[in-house]
Amino acid sequence: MLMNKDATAAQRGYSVLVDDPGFLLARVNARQLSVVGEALRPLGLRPRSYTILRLAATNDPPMQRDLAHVLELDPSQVVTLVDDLQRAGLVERHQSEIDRRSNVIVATDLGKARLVEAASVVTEAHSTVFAVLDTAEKDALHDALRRITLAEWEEEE
Amino acid sequence: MLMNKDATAAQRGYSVLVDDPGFLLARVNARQLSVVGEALRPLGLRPRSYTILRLAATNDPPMQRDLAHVLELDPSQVVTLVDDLQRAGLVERHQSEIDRRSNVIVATDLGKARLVEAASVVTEAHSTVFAVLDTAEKDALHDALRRITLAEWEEEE
DNA sequence: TATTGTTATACTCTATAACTATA
DNA sequence: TATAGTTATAGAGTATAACAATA
Repeated sequence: MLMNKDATAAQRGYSVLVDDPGFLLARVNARQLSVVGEALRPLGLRPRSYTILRLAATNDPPMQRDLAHVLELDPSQVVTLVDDLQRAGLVERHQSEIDRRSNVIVATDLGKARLVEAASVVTEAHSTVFAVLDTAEKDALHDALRRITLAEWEEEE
Repeated sequence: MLMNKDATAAQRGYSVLVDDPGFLLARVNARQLSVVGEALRPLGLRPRSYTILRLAATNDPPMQRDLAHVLELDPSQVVTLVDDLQRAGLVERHQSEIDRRSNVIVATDLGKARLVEAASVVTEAHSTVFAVLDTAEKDALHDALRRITLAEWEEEE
């Protein structure tokens, strides 16, 4: 059907895009990155530094090599991200005891405190992005994404 | 080579990441972009040019301004994308009859033929990415992403 | 000889401002 | 005055190669 120029995106021919799961995935992810990034900015974090901080605050903190692997980044990019977190006093580089080439990235107390705030605003950002879904649908979406990712990780070996 | 001296990603502390829908969304999208991009490369297309070509092949072909809007790109970026498609003979710029400033982007016959091939390889790429989901789960995922996107589009007005 | 982290560099993508031709 | 398309440019992000220290 032909529409005037004020027709909405959904009403116009853009319906072909809505049939493309790849387009939708890219679109929703862009929105998520934007909303989460905006929420984290006042805390001096970005989506990636937030992820690194989360890992650094666990009982089994990662080495830089691990970060490059899970974030699918080049090791040289991890250097910059860890530099920024370290400069902000949120993480420290500890030389590994078993391999002196390796840095273990551990969160400081300040980093752990910051992480608590960050996790809160990120959760709120997610609920904004997924607001149109009910709880069961949110869980199903989360579960589907998790299984795709886990399957991919298992393939790597 | 990826040896087994370390536990797998899923077995280690990375489980905290798997609880983050934003991380998973970014991860799955990166994988999708990579697989789709690889599949489209032999056809001289990239994910974004493919989207533009799809819209250009509809009965209600878009103006560049529309492309910038749905792809959430700056108009200046659309110029380059349309330039490439036009140079490849897949689309043409037609001056709008109602506003001579505007270009309507329409697919050529070659473009429509290329689109048929492209749609095929993209569909196959998607089934690779979503392989771990059964049909009902794929549909549910697609539906959730569609509703999030449509809701966002409706908010814009 | 291979790997971890690092530096340097080039390339791509994105964001911004200014210009033109139309409206 | 405002808008569609274009151009130019600077910034962020990404990819690649080389290097030192260590294994």
